[in-house]
Amino acid sequence: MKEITESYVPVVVENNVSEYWKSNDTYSKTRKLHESGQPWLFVDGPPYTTGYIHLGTAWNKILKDSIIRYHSMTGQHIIERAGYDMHGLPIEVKVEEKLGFKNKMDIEKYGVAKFIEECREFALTHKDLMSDQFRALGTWMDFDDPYQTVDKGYMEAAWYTLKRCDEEHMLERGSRVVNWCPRCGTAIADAEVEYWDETDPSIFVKFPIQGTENEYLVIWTTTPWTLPANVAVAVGKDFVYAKCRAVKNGKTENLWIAKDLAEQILKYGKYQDYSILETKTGAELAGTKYTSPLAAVVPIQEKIEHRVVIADYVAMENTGMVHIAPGHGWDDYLVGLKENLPIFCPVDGNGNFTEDAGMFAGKYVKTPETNQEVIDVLGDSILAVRKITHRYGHCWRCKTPIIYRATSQWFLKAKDIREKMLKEIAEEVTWYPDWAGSARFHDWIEEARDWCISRQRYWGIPIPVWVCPVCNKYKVIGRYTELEELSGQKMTDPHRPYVDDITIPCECGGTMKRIPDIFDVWYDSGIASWATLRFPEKTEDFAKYWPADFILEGHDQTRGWFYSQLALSTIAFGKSPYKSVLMHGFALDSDGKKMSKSLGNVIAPEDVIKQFGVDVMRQYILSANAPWDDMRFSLEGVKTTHRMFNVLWNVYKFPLPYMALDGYKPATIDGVWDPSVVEDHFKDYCREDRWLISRVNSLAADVTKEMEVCSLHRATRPISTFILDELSRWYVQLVRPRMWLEEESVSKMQAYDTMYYVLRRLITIFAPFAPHITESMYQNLKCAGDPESVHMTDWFSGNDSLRDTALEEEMKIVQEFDDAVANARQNGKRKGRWPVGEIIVSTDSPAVTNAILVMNDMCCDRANARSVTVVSGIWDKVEWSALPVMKVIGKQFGRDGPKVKAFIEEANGTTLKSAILADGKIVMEKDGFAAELTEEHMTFEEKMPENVFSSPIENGMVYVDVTLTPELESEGYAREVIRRIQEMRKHTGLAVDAKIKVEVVIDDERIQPLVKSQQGVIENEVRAKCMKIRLPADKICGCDAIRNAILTTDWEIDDLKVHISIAQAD
RNA sequence: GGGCUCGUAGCACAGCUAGGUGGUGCGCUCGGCUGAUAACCGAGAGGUCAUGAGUUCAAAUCUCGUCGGGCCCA
Repeated sequence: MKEITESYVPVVVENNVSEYWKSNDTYSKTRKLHESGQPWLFVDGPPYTTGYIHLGTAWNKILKDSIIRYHSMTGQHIIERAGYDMHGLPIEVKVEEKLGFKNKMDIEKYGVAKFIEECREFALTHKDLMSDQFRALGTWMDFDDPYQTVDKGYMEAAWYTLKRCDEEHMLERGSRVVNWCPRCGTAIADAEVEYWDETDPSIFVKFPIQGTENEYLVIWTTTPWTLPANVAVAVGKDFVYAKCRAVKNGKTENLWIAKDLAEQILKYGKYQDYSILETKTGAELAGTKYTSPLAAVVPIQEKIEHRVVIADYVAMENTGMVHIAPGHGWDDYLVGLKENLPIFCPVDGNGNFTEDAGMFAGKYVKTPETNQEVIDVLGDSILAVRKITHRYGHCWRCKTPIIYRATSQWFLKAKDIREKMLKEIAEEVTWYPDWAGSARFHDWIEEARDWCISRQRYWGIPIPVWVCPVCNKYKVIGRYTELEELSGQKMTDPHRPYVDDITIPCECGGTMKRIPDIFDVWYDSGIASWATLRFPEKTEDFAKYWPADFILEGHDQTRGWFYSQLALSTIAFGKSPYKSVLMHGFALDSDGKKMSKSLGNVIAPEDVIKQFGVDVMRQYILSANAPWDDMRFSLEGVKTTHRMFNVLWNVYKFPLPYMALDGYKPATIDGVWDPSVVEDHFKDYCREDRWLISRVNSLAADVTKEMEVCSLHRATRPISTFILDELSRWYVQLVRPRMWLEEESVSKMQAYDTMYYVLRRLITIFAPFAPHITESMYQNLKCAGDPESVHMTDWFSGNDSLRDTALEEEMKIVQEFDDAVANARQNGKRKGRWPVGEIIVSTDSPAVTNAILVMNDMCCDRANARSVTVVSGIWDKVEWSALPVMKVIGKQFGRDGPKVKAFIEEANGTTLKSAILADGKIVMEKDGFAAELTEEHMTFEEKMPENVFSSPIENGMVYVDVTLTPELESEGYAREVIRRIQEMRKHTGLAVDAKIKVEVVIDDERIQPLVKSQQGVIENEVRAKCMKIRLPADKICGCDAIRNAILTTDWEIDDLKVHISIAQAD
């Protein structure tokens, strides 16, 4: 152990520690250390390789790292790898931007192979950037060999899994309406749709009813461009519709509109008058045939038999009649299936109308112009055109408004396994917090739809399905070797376009080609729990370790990774891939708003680290709130945490010079620290030592308990409290005089042993959260044979035999007493430096009495009092007033409670108190109500005599008599002088043990002799070889303190002028 | 619009399961301490417990509604 002179500079401490870890390969050694332990598989939720981490990502990794470090220290064999999600549209979009591409045609022209290589390059370099940032957080995960979704082996796991899905008959090819991004030219998942407000036309259109003159159904839509695909109109079965005879500019029309909505709609249409001719329910209206007003310009519309159908989702709003285009909406599609309507979608993958759309062919659908053109063509068929602002979906990567298209896609039949998934998460998975699983995830799964896993893009895992164009048979390939055998071709890279060239001969004589689709990226990460174990390439680890013991992600992953993993695992392996899940919140700014670049409220983790260090940020983030609540990040909070670290550093620094001076060595066996010496002699230690040892053992037990339930906030907060309140503010203050003892003493050695023991225990339980500062302290404190890193030491969960709860209670009382004295002194304007004569503690509590008595010396010391005395019951110098205890009164007297309350408040407190003390009760009577009251019905507050100041403790009252006597006064002044001389010593930079000469000139004839009477005490305290305390008129000192003064200062102690000179003694 | 969740002092959080005079830390103001010292400690001020209703003698706490934030869904 060596003395530490530097103050706490996080960057320096942390750089040294990471250098140490790096050069000693500490991370790998730590993992190896527990290889024979209980296996504990952790799967890292792979961040997407954007290249930059934000506060939320940092929080995520910090939680993971702390939990992993904890489990490692408890001796478990940690199996983990960092992971990265590296395929998908976001990267494609970035590369497209870089290359200036507008759509898929540009990619095809550029060459898919070249494009893929650009994507790969982007993913790999950004992955490395992120690994550096994660390492800077102190994260210990395998960043040298992370699992990567672009790896050949990883991709094979995706293939294998799909084959398993197919074997379970859960893979389906089908036509569905999907979210479609017309710019990216691909289906996108529900999860990839981002909603925000857009203004669209809101139009009301008249559809002529067949076989009538001048009679129309009035429908409403916000997407005029879907009208060329209209095939039906849906109505509510029980809604009442009215045939309105409406008049506008002398012309009349018969319009069908939901009865209750008609008036409003006709107002929109600027009709001057209307009357209702007849009404029909939706059920009666069903089957009505009509024609499309676009039939003339969209020829195919002529052939469609349009009719009214019933749908239960129709709402009583707008016209109560809904335009149905099964090719352009999920609900429409379902109605279409049910009613056997044609599924008609005249829009291609790039969002342009096809030839089927007649005069609109070739136009891009999602523009205001196209909408307007449809409206123009509709002409007189338009009843009204309005505007609406509503939430509209967009591609979350390129921000293009999405459209809905009926297309042929590949699906996993997730709906069919809902029950199984619900059972798994309820019975096989532990959730932190519980509602993450039982409520939130449960509700999501209950509504699970079939999962569309195909995407019409390039940078992703190619779907391993080969289809024969002749007989339409398909084959799912699970392994690369299988493909090579069946095709007779060598596969180099499983990515597009390389794999697309490989063909398989079909039984029918045709040639099977791979479908051009790739996987949804959610599928990529969904297989992480076995792909990270290199399954199926290697099977051993999978058999041994899977399913994962623990995963942890943000609450947005309910629909994301928690789900994609569960769905794939349930299909492929029939069970949940994880056994416990911690769901964490989002990092918000201090106003509770989402951090976003556009709001300019983003706090970058690296800025916080630069200023305060990563340990401080970790501890702040972990203790700020429960992991599962959203976090409002506050720099003030970080600063406060930084102060705590500074205090810890100071506490650690404090005993080292003394220990070094005395050559203190903790007890060891074979060079390994041996705490049993402390444990065995525990009973001989003095009270404060035993107390601190007990407290750190209690703390360890508490931290352990909270870690077991992932309550990291409840684990980290008590550590801060311990360091600040118990170790620094209490123990160090108490023990300081013992450390200063110059001679050999048992008491001093016990103080060293206690301090050493407590610091060792403390850094062990603090190590998972603040890995650097604890390592730095450990490196200095450890004994020769100890493990080479604090992270390789065993977790400490507290030793019950060292916990003395009675003593902890006693000390709590003394601390309370201490606070109360400080409070009372302040009320009495008597500074702590000035001794007081008498302190009285009045109490009925045997615990308080006992504590003050057994620790009377400590109480006197702390209070700077001549004596501290306990009186039982009330102190006779005090008067009282009574306060009602409503908790008891309410329960007992119910409605009469207020009368009892009033009686007590109005009575004379001192009379009440003595009556109760004498008889144990008092009988009250008020407003004709009588009752017997005892001490449980009231509490008492006191009124003070002269010169006495009081402050309450939990079970009593502390009275401080601040009356001065000449003796007390002289001691007070002496201490004032001592402290000023000490400050001068320090100011001049004198060595701690240097001798000095002093002259003190006191400009008060009454006080000068008071101080002089303490000359010996002062000389001793300030290490003065020679000292003169004089009045201004007296002769100056003969020892030259003035002429050779190194410092002379004029002080004012309250109103007293004091002139002090010091000189160095030879 | 629906599910889950959060709303307590200027700021960040406890308290809510089991109803009985609203707590802690930071900040602010005032004071103290002084060989841990570019630190540290104490006190004071500061709150219609988001809001409205209900249950109850009594609600921050239980129930229902409303408003606002977050995530997810439609």
